[in-house]
Amino acid sequence: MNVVLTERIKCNDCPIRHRAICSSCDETELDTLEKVKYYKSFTAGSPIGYRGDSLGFVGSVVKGVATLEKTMEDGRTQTVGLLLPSDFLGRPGRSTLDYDVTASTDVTLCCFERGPFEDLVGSTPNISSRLIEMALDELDAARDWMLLLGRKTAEERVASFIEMIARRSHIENTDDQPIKLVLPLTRESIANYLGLTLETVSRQLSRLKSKGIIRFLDRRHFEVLDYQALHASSGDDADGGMIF
Amino acid sequence: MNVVLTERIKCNDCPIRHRAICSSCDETELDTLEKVKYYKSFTAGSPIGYRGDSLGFVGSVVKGVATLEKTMEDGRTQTVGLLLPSDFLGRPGRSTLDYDVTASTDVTLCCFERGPFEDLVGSTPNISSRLIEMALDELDAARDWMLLLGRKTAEERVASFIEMIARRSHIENTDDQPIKLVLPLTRESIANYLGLTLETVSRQLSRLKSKGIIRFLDRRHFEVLDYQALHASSGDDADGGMIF
DNA sequence: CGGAGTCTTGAAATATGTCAACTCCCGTGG
DNA sequence: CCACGGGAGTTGACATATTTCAAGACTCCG
Repeated sequence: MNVVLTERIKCNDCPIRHRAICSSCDETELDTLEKVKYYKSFTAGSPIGYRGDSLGFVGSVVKGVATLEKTMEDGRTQTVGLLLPSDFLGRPGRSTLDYDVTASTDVTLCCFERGPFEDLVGSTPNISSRLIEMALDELDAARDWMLLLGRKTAEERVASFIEMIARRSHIENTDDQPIKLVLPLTRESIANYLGLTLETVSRQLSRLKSKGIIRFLDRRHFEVLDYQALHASSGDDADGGMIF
Repeated sequence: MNVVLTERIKCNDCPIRHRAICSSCDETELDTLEKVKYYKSFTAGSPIGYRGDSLGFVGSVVKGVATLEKTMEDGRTQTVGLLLPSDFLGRPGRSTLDYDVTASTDVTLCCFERGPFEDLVGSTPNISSRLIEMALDELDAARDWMLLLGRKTAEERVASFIEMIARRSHIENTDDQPIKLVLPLTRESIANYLGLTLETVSRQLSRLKSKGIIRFLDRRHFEVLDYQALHASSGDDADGGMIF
């Protein structure tokens, strides 16, 4: 019931065409992918796979947000990855998951069967090199997150998270109007991502609000009123992660 | 003065031949690598490169231990990676470092010039696939560390660290004798790796000692007396990471 | 309109950090 | 060879950020 097979989009019309695993492919290679790809959709909150499961496919997030999380025996859980549109799910060469994968919002994946995909990686340098690049980018992101988890204060963590959401929302800020942004996770999920409790996340969001840095439209929608102050609160270098 | 060029070892005699980036190479490919490789050595404590530096080479750790660390403006630092023998340093496709790299012990690297190496990656599937595999392994390790940094207690962190050192020391434990192990980092470096202070690390090591789980021979050398209790203290699943 | 999930806010508890004193080593130079 | 000095590590007392526990408010949806 959670999994729905969606109708096809042509690769050339695909919103993630230029950022995903296929971004370096030429027309011929795209045709090959087009023939073997298929879509899967998951409703918000439903599991995509559990730790230890063998996942028969790999694929790209086309729409929505999924989390990768590790849970300890006593229930403590840590989110170890956030998959946003264009991010890749699955590890060539190993089919068993090392973490739980959950759809945080409604999610659509563009999937490939594992076997054929691994063959393609072997025979298509434009795919294998993009795969290396994406894996190394994820590694960089994971390392930035290690700094956050190991050394940042609660306020810095929450500010960093908001800043990342704003950055990855890929919005043109042509005029000076603040833009309506979406928080794709519950407070609890944010807490699991930031290594905090949900109460602390809530308090720090209130703090950013009372400082006039962000404004909430409702619980899931907000605007950034002061990007500079937000960045200053994140603990990152003065210039390091500027968005505009 | 810190950098020393060492005499050559033949690839077939190389201690990391079967675990490093070259592990899937055949004899012909190895010959190619043999021709372009060269060694660099660094003395304990010396920098291999700083964040923002452009590193002209990539390479494997042959001997010793190096750390990758990120430092914030106010001095808080987090170690985001530990390079042990066979681990790979450098990212094809980008030459600037995103973290400081430091030799924790005396280190010997087996290096390749960046340009030629990138060509090799493009033309040698046995290297590019091994590179993908190693990048994904590192990503897995980084994600395990995220769980540690985000959710584990000080005791669990220190126990996990000791367990990792024991596991990666690659020692055959044929009889039941405890084995002499080396702590390749100072208390401060361990603290930076674990997201703790050096005082907390010291206290937790004393705690493991007083529980009879480990025993110190001197400050840098120790034995694990009770692997099961060590694992139980690490917070990982009952079976998850057993060593023997 | 009710109920359940989600979120906010407050008060108290606690794990870890901070500050400080002291010890232990190890290498150096007299 | 010994004394010295300094870095590294240990341990204690106190401070504090974040968690834990608890109560209540908001919102969406039946």
